Formats: sequence, C-alpha cells, structure tokens
Amino acid sequence: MASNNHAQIDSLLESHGVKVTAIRQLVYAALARHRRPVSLRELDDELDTVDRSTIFRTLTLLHGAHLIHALEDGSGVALYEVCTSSDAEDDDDQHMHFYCTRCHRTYCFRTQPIPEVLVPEGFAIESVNVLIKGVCVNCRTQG
Amino acid sequence: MASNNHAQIDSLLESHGVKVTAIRQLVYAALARHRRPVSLRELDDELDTVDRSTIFRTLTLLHGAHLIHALEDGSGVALYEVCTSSDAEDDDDQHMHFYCTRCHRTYCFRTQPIPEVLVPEGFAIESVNVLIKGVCVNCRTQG
DNA sequence: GTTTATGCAAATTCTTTGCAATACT
DNA sequence: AGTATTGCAAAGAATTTGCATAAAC
Repeated sequence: MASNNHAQIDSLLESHGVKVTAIRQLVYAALARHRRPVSLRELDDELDTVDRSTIFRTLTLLHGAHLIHALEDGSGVALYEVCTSSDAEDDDDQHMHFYCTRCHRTYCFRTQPIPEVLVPEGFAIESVNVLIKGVCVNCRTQG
Repeated sequence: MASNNHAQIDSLLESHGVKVTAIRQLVYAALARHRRPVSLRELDDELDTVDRSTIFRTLTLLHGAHLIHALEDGSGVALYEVCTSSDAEDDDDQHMHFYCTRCHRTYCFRTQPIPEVLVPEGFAIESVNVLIKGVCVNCRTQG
C-alpha cells in the first residue's frame, strides 16, 4: 500500500516544478487517498478548511504539471486522479474507467491496459481515455 | 451519401417508439447532416426557430430511444451524434473520437474499430467510448 | 377533452475569474 | 518590498426544470 507521506509528496511536487504549500500537500494527499477519480465537489466537501476555488486552481496546477489526470465520466463533471507512473510525462499509467449508470460511481479498471490506437497521419496523440458505461456488480446484484 | 430524407427519418423514429413531430425531424436531420458530434449550443444556433430547451428534451428523448449517442470531449460540454447502425440497441457503431486540444474540434475516427474490453465478473457493459486527445493535423501544420 | 409537445423563464449546478488580503522569500 | 498564494464573492456557461400555452389525437 503506497500511501504517500508528506516527504514523498513534497519531493514529487518539487520534481515537477510545483512549489510546495500546505494546501497543495492536502489536495494531493486527498487525491492519492482515493483510488478512484474524484470531483472538485468531493474534494471540497472533504477539505472543508480549503476554499473551493483554491482547490480548483491547485488541481489546474497539478494537472498542468502532469501530476494528476483529468477525465469525465459522462455525467458532466470533471474528475481528477493522481498519476501513478513515476514519470507522468508519458501517460503510460492510463487505465480504463467504468461509469455505473445506476449508482453514478466511477471505477478504475487497472487489470487491462489501454489498447494501442491508430490515428491518421499527422495527428499527435497526447492521451487516450477509455470510458465504459454500464451497470456495476453491486447494482446488478442489489437491483 | 446517405443523407436521410424525411420519410426515412420518420420510419426510423417510429421504429424506435418515438412519435414523429416536426421538431424531432428537424433535430434528427440536423444531427444526421453533421458527420461529427455536435453540442446543444451548435444545434440551437442552427435551428433558430426551435427553443433550446425543446432541443434538449428532444436530444434526451432520442438518446433514450438509442437513436443518438451522447459523449463528452473533455471540454465539459455534451456532444450528440446519430447512431449509424441500423439496430442501435447494440452499440456496434461506436467509433473513436479525437479531440484537438488546440482548436477544440472533435473528429470521428471510423477507420479503426473500438477494441474489445474486458471487465470484471458481474459488470454489464452498455457502451464503450474512446477519446483520444492531442493535436490535429491542421493545427500541427499551421502552428 | 385529454394527453403530449413546445416555448419561455428561471433555477440549479459546475466552472472560472477579479480582487483584496495574506503568506512567503 | 515584492512575488506568489489563498479566500471571498461573483461572473459565466451549461444543464435542467416549472409552468402556461399550443398542438395533436
């Protein structure tokens, strides 16, 4: 279980050119605690000492520094998730996401790698997102 | 070029249990004209005789009837696109989308099929969306 | 005449920014 | 002092809903 401590987080931020502040530690740690994509609202509910706009700006900063990923699950809200690869420049820690249309929860499927995709000549790929929608196992057994 | 005429659209809607109205014909025809995902705003700009909330409700209806797909391109707005398979229940007309982070245009890549994905036991797949982000050929050559 | 569809207006939600105050170096 | 960060408030943008009118059956 690789729950980052603050020293680890500090060096991670610094190595990506992000100056360390208490709030940035908090936001990153909160993102790392979750093992799934979380929304700005969730983070704000969780970090009630920190203003939402500050969290938003922190997320934008971390995203620009390739420390976190941003994605959407089809519900219209942006979700954020820590990058797990050591060097996040190459987005090789991408994995699939599953959005349950019944309970509106988003799962990470890390068991299967994102397949290689081919694009026409001249197009440059920066990232690949795979979003599966359906009904999760909990909703199927309970529903 | 399979530009649906109104008779074709009518039977398509009816076969999916959607009652035909003039506005539904207009909305579906507009979606079919575009060969790419379009936003509610674009449709509203285009169909200036129709109210935006009516278009929204029509899109919701068509989506529920599996006549159109809904997707996001990472910009935060919902995009809609006609289903191309005859029987849209099985989403076998899914294709990849490419979002240019520079010009914010979304392309459809129909050349390569969506790869099969594996999900854990008990999860039911309804649809698979693949969103590639990067820089398109126009922006790369012009920029 | 009853049900359905539509337009208008406004509520809601989420994202983003301006600006003053605070903290840091 | 000067720069960067944060909080507060509010602007913007998109989605969604309530309700009255109009159309369809």
